[in-house]
Amino acid sequence: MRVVKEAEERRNEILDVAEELFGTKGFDNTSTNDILEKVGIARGTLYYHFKSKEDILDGVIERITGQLMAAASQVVSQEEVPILERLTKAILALDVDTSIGHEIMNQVHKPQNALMHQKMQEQLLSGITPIITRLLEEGIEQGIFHTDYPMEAVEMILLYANTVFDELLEQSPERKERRMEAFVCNVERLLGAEPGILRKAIMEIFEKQA
Amino acid sequence: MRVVKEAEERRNEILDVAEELFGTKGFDNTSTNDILEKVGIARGTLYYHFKSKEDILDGVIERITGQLMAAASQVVSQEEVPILERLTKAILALDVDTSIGHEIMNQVHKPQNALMHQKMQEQLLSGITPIITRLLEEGIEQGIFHTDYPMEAVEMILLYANTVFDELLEQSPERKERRMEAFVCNVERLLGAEPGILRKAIMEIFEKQA
DNA sequence: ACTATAACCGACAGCTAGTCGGTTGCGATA
DNA sequence: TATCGCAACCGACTAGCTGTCGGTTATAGT
Repeated sequence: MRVVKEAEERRNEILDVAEELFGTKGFDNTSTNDILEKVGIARGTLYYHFKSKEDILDGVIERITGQLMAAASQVVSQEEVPILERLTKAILALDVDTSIGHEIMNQVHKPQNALMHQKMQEQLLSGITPIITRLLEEGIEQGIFHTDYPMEAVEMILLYANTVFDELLEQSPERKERRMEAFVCNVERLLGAEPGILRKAIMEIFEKQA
Repeated sequence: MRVVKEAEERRNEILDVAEELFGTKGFDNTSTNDILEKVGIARGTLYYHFKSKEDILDGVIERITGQLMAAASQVVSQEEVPILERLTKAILALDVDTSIGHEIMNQVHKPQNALMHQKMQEQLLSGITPIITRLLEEGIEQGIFHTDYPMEAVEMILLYANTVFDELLEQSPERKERRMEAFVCNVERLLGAEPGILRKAIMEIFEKQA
C-alpha cells in the first residue's frame, strides 16, 4: 500500500525511528533497512529524504542539540533568577536526562557510538559555550566571578561535564559524590568564584525543589 | 608465493600498515582488503592474527599509547628535575608530535575517525592520569600545589588538552596564543598554584632549549 | 478532466567484514 | 635422514550493507 505524506512529516517520522534505533542499538549496528522497515517505507523513499545514512544521524543530532540549546537559552535568559542558580540549571540541563535527552543520552557514550558522541559534543560545545559565556560575563560584572578567560573556562567545564559524567553512572555512590564535589570545587576555581559559594547555591536549589 | 614468518613479526607488519592507512585515510575508509594487499598476505592470514577489524585498531592504539605512556613515565620519574618542568614536559609529550605520534595524531581528530579518537582518549586518560596525579601529589607535599582533588583536576586538564588543542591547529596565531595563555592560567587555578608560576616555568623551558 | 511534479517504489550493483576447509613450510623427534 | 604435527597461510565463499536509478502513483492546481 502506498501512502503519500508531506516531505517534512515523512522526514520527522524517519528521524523519530532513527533516533530510537540509534539510541538503543547504536549507529553502526542500525542498518538503513532497520529504519525503513520500521517506518514502513521503501529504500528509495529513505534516500529521497536523506542523502546518506550519516545525513540521517546529522538530522537526529541537530534536532536534539537544538532542543537542548533552546532549553539552556531559556534558563539563561531569566534575568530575575540569581546567576549561580541559572548557571547550575543550565549545566544540569545538558546531562541529567531531561525530557529531551531521551534514550540517546544513555547509549551515546558506548564505544560503538563514538561518531554520535563526537558529533553531539561538537555541536553542543560550539552552541552552548557562547550562551553560558554570556552568563559568566554577566557574573563577572556583578563581581561574582573573576577570570580573564571566561570562554575557555566554560569550554573546559562543558567538555568535562559531557565526557566524564556518563562514566560516572556505573560507579559507587561514594565515588559519585566525591566526583561531584571535585567538579564543583574545580568549577569555582576556574570561574574565580569564592570557594564554597557554588556548592551552597546548588544545595539551595535542591532544597527548593524538595 | 608463500612466505612463513613468526606470528609476532607478521602481527607487527600488519599493525605497521594499518597504522599508516588508518592515519592517512581513517579507520572507516580503510578496508581490510587495503591492509592485506599492502602487507602482501591473504584474507585468511589477516584473520588468523586478528579476530576482527576493530581488533586491529585496538592493537594499533595499544602500541601508540604504550609508547606515549612510557615517555610520560620517563619524564615524571626524573626526580632531580623541578616538578613544574616535569609537569610541563609530561603534558607536552602527549600533544606535540613527538617521534611517537606519527601521522595518526593529525588524522585522529577528524569526524571520520571518531572511534579511533575515543579509544585513544580512553586509554590515555586511564593510563596517564595516575602517572601525572602522582607527580601532582609530590608537588602538593612540596607546597607548590594546593588541591583536595588532584586526580580530578588532572583528568580535566588532560581531557581538555587532548580535545581542544588539535582544533587549534587551523586557528590564527593570535588566537592560538590566547588559547595557550588561557590554558596555562586555568591549569594554575585547578592545581592551586601561585598565579603566573607555571607560565614562568614554561618560558624557562623554552629558553633553555634555545 | 488534465497535467506537472512531489513523493514513492524495489530491483540492482558494488563493496564490505568475517568464515572455513584445505594446504604448506618447518622444527622436533627418533 | 625420514616423518610427523602443528603453526602459519591461503582464497573462495557467504551474508549483509549502503547507495543508485529508472519507473510509478497520488495529489494539487488549473
